[in-house]
Amino acid sequence: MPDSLDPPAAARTQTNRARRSTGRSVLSDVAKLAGVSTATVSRVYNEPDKVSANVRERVEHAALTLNWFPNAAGRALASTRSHIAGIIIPTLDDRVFASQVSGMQAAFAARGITLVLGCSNYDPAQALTQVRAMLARGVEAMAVVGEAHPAELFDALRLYRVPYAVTYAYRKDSPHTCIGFDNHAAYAEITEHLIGLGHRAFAVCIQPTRDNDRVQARVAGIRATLERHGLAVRPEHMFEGESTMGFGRRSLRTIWQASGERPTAIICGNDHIALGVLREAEELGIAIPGELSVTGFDDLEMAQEIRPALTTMRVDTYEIGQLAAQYLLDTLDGKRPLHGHEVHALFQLRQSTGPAAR
Amino acid sequence: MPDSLDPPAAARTQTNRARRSTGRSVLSDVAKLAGVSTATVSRVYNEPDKVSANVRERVEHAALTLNWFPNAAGRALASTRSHIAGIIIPTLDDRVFASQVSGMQAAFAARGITLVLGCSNYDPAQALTQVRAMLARGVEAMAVVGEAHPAELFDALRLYRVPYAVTYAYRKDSPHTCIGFDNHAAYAEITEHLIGLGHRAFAVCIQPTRDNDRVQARVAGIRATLERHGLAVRPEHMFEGESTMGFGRRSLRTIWQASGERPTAIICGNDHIALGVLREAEELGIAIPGELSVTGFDDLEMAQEIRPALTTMRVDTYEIGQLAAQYLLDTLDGKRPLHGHEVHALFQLRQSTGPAAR
DNA sequence: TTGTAAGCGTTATCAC
DNA sequence: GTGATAACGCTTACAA
Repeated sequence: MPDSLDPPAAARTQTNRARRSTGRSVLSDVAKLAGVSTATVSRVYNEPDKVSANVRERVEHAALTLNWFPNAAGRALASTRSHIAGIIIPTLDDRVFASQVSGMQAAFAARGITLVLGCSNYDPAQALTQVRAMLARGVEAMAVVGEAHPAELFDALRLYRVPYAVTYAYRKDSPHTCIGFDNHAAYAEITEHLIGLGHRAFAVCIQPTRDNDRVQARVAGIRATLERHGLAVRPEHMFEGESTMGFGRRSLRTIWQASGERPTAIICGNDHIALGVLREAEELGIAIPGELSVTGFDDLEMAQEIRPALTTMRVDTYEIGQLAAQYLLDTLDGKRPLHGHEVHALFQLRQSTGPAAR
Repeated sequence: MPDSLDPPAAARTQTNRARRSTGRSVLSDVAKLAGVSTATVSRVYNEPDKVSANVRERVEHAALTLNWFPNAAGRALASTRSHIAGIIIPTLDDRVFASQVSGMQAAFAARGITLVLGCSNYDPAQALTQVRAMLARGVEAMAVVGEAHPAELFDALRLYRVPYAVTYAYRKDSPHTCIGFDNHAAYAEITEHLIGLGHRAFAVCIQPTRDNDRVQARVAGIRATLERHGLAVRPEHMFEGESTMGFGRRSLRTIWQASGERPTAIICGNDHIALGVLREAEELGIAIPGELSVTGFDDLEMAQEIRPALTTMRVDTYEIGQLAAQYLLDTLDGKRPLHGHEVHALFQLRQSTGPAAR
């Protein structure tokens, strides 16, 4: 008779136990085995010093015996803390982003936070989708590379009160917290260097500017600097393409085959492209830096090994990742950290740049 | 009086609402606004065709209005499905692993599964820690690079009935499902190639073998092949070091400075190292391949651009990632997919290898 | 096709 | 210091 009220519940419990066919145990199993309440078990893991040593020991032993550890979903639901953070990068194919992820992951892991990675493939729509998915996962903080994203992306982050940082790029008057370097200034520095060497005719081989504020800033940095000296890049010397040696090689060939005045310096969007230019120059018998100066960006190991060694700039992207994580952790801790953090790109003067040819 | 029973509950609800200070709405809010039950809202997102078009529309509209989307933790808890998969790689610094992650992520994302990444930094203990963390997160499937991991790692995976695959390495008689290529065979092929060219004295410059079954297999492949021809690498011609050009350069210098017979071929653990050897050879005035043959692995873009172009092998690691994801998805779907999948490393014959010098 | 209500595995409030 | 027990946001039998 007493049963008659229970059957459904009993059956259900049965079902659940059955569904979890494995030996997977739950917190209450541990509590039972240790002879304490569930609250106590929870305390052992969340506020250990509020539990007597004796009890703590029993619980830990029971947990070990049952091979139990807390279920993250249950935890997240009850505590309204997911212990998840997210990062959106364009692609893992570029090591500057990969190392940023490493840096963030290391810093977050040290605080028990899992980093979830999303790649946008340079597509704003994908970035938005990824952010939404992360919001659904209850990310507590987010980092996104660059600020060329749909307004909805940042709106969603604000609406859900998720602290975030824009990384890789730094702009003083950005509405976002930025942790990175000033792309505009970096390319201005490169350009000044070349102008200082007497160059007046420039070519630029750079990654696609579309949907990419970092690259846009670089181009703007070049343009503004040249303009200040009454100079400009001729449209036919402006090349946009993938980040490969192949693109660099093709661009230089095109430039050299064209009639008209040749540039005496080529500013490249990164080392891959610059390495391609250097390679093609060798093929075409162009003297570097005698006849042509070339600059890169990123400072790959090959940049200092190739002959002539490549003049380029170096940025510590692993550090950017760590700083971003630190900023976000501080924010979560309720500290009011500085608004953003500028990292500096360091100029590496090598042999691929020299005085302009006559 | 009636109140006297309720206050706690009422206060609690109050507290909870307060805690969620933002406009963050929950499923029941949507249900209320749409004038349906919570079950129906759930169905709209999980079994859409079991809901009439009219109702579905109302719910979707309500969700949009309230800016609601399902909370993953609640979902995971109720459905006992986390929609999370994990991958453990040694490091993101190596693009072969980074692209594997990309491939997996793309394949999983297409099925609504979030990929969580863990880096072991080539440390078995860290790999184990990461796997445990992922288990706590309720990963539904896992991929781990290589099989040189603590037994507890695979035990835990089995205990929790989480389907997994070992990636990057493939070994026919492995106890695990492998998706990758045969490192032993690949290096046997390289070695055969050189032997076929008449080489009899070899040097090897390779990554650390410790805790790394892939590298161990490569060395074993070289050794077994040489042995079959009655040959062996002299201990003083066996170098282990980081995966950099610098290591390649230093190794060659050491070899060339030593007294005693010089090798006529150097087998490198990857292209970075080989590129360093090539660079140092240039510096030392060693003719490649006249005086010395050099091989790499991975086929970086630079391998075909450098002069002489580097003989190496190419593996599609993005594909490995995709295949691994597919295998895991099939397993989750209850299909019984083939046991593992072998991908092939493709030999790229270029100019850095040639007939052995007299 | 839709609603009711129990339960997923934790944490957190309150009382003891 | 410890225990009861109600949430947390969702899914899913089962009933209607």
